[in-house]
Amino acid sequence: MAEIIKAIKGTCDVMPDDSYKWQYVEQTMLNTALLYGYREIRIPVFEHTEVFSRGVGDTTDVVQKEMYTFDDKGGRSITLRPEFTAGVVRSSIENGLVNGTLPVKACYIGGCYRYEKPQAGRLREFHQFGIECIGANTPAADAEVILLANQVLSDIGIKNLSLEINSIGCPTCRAEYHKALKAYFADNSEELCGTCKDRLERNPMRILDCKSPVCKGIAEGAPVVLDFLCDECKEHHAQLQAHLDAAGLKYTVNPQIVRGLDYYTKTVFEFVSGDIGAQSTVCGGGRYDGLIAQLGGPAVQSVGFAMGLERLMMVLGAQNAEFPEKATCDIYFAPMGENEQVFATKLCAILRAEGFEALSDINGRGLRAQLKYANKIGAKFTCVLGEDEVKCGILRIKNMQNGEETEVNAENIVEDFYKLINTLALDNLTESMF
RNA sequence: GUGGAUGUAGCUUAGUUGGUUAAAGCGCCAGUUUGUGGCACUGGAGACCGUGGGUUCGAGUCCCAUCUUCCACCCCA
Repeated sequence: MAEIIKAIKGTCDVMPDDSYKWQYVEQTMLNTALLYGYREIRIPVFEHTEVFSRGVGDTTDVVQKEMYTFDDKGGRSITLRPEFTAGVVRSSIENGLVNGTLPVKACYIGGCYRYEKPQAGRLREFHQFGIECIGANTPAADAEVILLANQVLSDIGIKNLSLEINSIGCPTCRAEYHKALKAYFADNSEELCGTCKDRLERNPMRILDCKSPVCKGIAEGAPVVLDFLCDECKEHHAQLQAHLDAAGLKYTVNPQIVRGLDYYTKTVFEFVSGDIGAQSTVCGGGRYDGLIAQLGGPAVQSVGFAMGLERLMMVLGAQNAEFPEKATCDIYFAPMGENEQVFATKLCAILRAEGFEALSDINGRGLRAQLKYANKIGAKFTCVLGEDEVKCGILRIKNMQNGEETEVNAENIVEDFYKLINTLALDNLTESMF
């Protein structure tokens, strides 16, 4: 296959036969978010590079080695968004939302870009659905956000996820914790694996999560974040759990959850699936109390989450989840000649105005081939148009499921076609009852 | 960025120890007496064998490089 007709590495196409699944998932997400007061925000795909380097954090992998950054023709440093939160916050500050009625509740769907090595559940262009609750600092806000994530996931039909929560504290108590961790691991630093030696300086909490048996063993006796939380963070964490318990949502506290973005504070959480390989986090989020001020806004606190759509589609696929039926052609007109083709165009126009998917031949095929085509695209009804039909205006509409034909006056096509379609709906209904 | 696997029509694959014009099934297109689809039959189109080098009289087959895809590490959604 020629190079030029290959999609860029780490990107993929959603074909017309599959897009209905994406549309269903996305629509469900937006609808569920609305129940919690979240309305869609649409922001640019690219921002000034600084939005991310200051927002997401200079020291993170995402910013250091994964961003698509380039200078535009005006000499500005531009970056394709690697995530949404920083951009949504920027937009909320710029448009004055953070100075208006709080909380700002916004949700989004769109592509994100990270220059990573592709593997199962990881692409260079991937899509996220997420929400931001800006200007609410209570544990109740965290709980509402987590409950919303949970409902979205269950509404789209995902099963068997586990929810894990943790608190990584505020900057003050986290600094204490880092100090204690470094001190602990420094004693064993020689035995740690290569990557963990790196992590010791950059992000010691990551060592807790290492897969190497040696590091795991050492990590077992390491200090735990939760013991280092200040009173306020401790109380926040406890209250969040009280809310989740009250709502009957199951979770486990996993002190090893660490988010790789700098802006997180206090609550962090993940929904994890066991069905899709190594990249198993399907939704990740948490509180980011310092980000708005960090980007030049007022000192308001926020929570949010993001979900990876490709990963969710993988889980749905692995679980053989059901989707609503794909829409197919309502009626296909098979004209036998040029005159009839014009008549078909007219009939199609009339029915399309009523919202029906009405098609006719645009390839100049013979009758037999046309009906084969109608069959292949799953047309519910067909109607052959010859000289007689055009002359007398009496159409014979054929039900493609049972072969029955019904005579319909072209004058009454709209009214009569509604009736025909309804009989089909009734048939399916009675079928599904038995 | 590191490691392992992979690559032959749109899809799934066959292709002997290197040897004529690269094969099949599915799919696609057309037809089986110009008024009826699914089944069947007949015919057709479609492959620079991932790409570039090398070895050889001769490479889809062997060697090297490179790219893609897949999987894992890292990191994250």
